[in-house]
Amino acid sequence: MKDEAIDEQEDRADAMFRALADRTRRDILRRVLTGEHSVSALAADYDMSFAAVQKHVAVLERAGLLTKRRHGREQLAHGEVEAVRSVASMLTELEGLWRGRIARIDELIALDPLDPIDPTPPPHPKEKP
Amino acid sequence: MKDEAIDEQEDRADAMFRALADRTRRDILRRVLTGEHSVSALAADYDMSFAAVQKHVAVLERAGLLTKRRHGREQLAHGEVEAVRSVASMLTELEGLWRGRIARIDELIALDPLDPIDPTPPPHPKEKP
DNA sequence: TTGACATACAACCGAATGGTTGTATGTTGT
DNA sequence: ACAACATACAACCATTCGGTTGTATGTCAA
Repeated sequence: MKDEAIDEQEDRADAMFRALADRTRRDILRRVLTGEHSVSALAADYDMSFAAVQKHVAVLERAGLLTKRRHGREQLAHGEVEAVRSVASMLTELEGLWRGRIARIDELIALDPLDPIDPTPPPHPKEKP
Repeated sequence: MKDEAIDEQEDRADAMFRALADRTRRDILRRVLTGEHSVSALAADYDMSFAAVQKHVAVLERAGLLTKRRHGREQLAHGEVEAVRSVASMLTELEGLWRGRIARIDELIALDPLDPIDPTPPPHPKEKP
């Protein structure tokens, strides 16, 4: 994979995690995942200005977690479940790395059955006291 | 559940998502999930000061995504896979809301069989191979 | 056409973030 | 005891963030 593509992927990840790192936005996302809501319908339930909520919606939209559809003078927002899944899969990947650590330890033990100690992988030189 | 408990939960979610919303921290988390690393070992691989990396590690630690263990003069950091899983489960919950939306639409149709619409696809016909 | 509504966006402000350098404290090896 | 190392933390700075108010544009209804 090309480096710029990796950067893009990381940019997307930044945007999505950042968008999720605010409870108002998580709440909005919950609501638009259960069904379409206009921006003002969403804004009605929060103790802040319409503009503030509109900006939150824009953040979610830029992160790809939500899209909008025009309906008359309203913009109906709905959650993008595929984007949510893609975030979830990043975390699954992290879990996979952890699982791989176990496998690596097993491998080490298998390769050198004489060494009975130290589950720590060897980035650091180990001293024998 | 008590309101303060909900707030605490949301505070934790804020901290975890925010901690994940930085590519350097995600990279550090990947590394400490595959095995223990001292803070300076981690810092060696990034083009920023040691103090900056140390702060990133502190952010991950405050979010509960990483814990440290003293070993001599070093602090060995390792990833907390349970915390990663808890974030993943929040996203799974969001997905569940979306799935519930379909059920709700079905229910409406059942109540009013005259309504001919619903372009919404069923849960997901095809998964990536 | 006009007025009310829905949305978008700019300008501004205080607080938080991500980086820097510098300093303090504990640990180790000689 | 001491020099070098590993870590922590404070102070500072530029930028971003989350909120505000105000203004502009588009759409509907009468």
